[in-house]
Amino acid sequence: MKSGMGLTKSHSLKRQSLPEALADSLRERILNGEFKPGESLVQEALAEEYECSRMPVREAFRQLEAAGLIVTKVHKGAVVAAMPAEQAQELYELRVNLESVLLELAIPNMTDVDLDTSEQVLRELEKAYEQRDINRWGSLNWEFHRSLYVPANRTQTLAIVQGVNLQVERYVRLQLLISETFEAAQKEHRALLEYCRARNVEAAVALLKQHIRDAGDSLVASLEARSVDA
Amino acid sequence: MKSGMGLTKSHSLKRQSLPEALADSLRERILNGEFKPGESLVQEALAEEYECSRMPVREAFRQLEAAGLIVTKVHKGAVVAAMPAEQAQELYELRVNLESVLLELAIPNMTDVDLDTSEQVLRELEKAYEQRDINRWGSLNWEFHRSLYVPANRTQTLAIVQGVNLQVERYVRLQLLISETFEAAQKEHRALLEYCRARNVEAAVALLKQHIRDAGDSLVASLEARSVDA
DNA sequence: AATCTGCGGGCTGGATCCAATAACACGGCG
DNA sequence: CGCCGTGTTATTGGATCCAGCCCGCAGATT
Repeated sequence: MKSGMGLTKSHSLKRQSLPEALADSLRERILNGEFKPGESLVQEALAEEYECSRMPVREAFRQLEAAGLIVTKVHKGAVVAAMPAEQAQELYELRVNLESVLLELAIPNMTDVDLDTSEQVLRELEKAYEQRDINRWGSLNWEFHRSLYVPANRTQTLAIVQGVNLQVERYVRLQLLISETFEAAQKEHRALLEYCRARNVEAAVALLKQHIRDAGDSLVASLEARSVDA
Repeated sequence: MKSGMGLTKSHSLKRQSLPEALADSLRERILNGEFKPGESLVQEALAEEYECSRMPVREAFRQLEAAGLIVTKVHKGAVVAAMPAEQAQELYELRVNLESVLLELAIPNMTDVDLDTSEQVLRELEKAYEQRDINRWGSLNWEFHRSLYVPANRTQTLAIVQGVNLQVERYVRLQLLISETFEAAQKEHRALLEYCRARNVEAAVALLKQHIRDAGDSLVASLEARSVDA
């Protein structure tokens, strides 16, 4: 079970280098909660697990560090980054700001194809919701948001927003199970897409802001609660 | 002249790892224009120049790639990233958005010490301006802006803004020599600091927005002109 | 009994070595 | 004369090897 986890060398189109593939896999495992905040990642162990040398692991670490998912100290190795409530708050404010702009710019540019793509993702998202498949829901959630922003044609901004989303996503996943915002968010997604179809920028952006703020508030509350009993 | 460039092993407090130091040095050289867009960076050559093996260079590349300063392709190496005018435009709009928010949050939090620090940097900046020391002016320019945003206590946002600034800075430097916006920007810096001292958020933010927009427009125009005759 | 110290294991950081790939040039062929 | 195929070379990607640093443990000294 442990060897080759998630790398699926079989259908590898070799579209990406090994360090990138490793980074993807490790990122997913961090988001899944398999590696918890504070836990240290040992190069040797991971190298053996993925059946490669330590070098690709090291390069993958650099990537994850740049994304803020791990922190490394010289001669002390890498640990999964923790996220204080304060930081989560800031990241959610960033999301409100940046994603509002993206959506506002995107809506006038949306083609029917774009809308259909979003619809497709939303269907998958609803399916994952019904099946309570948290991990799949988490990644599709971002995929849905992303699909709405792509028509804005703001690749740099989108990349930054993606980074922010990935950074907070693992906490979102942990918290989804016990949160009623989960259900609300699910409904809001559908409404959001409808506003986009209607080209109602005002309503769509307002809903998006509320959507992100609710998620942020809920997450911050959860983080603060956790930090108290810890 | 070429060996050990900028690493200054002498006073090294070893506060940072070798790859980080390399990344810093390479970043500076890219910003200086020593490595031009499209130019390819060869691991072996740099390794020899810095008198180390290729491995630290490789790790430094990962960092620079994450910052968007270079792009790497598998088995094809690293080249300095180009920046189409369109991309510059987007990054400047990002700056306007994010830096406005930062300044607005920062001003109410500024202490006298903060203001003195900014004043100090501004003095250095003015000195660099008089001496027409472009590289120093470039790095101090960001340092000044940064000093104004620090009191906002938004470390994540600040890190992102720093990344954006570094990405556009090398074009700014190239263009400063021939641009009259250079002089205007210099004066605006002083005015900006005075507005901050007066706690005049409205005026400060408005000026900052104009300041960044002017710089952006000027840069975009210059990039478009360049792309035409190329 | 507690703390300081010296030693050893485990891990990271860096160097070197080998394999794989892509650009390039030369030569053969149409 | 031009185009395509092949071989060579330069350069990257990955593996292995070696040195150096943390940290924990044990023993000694106060």
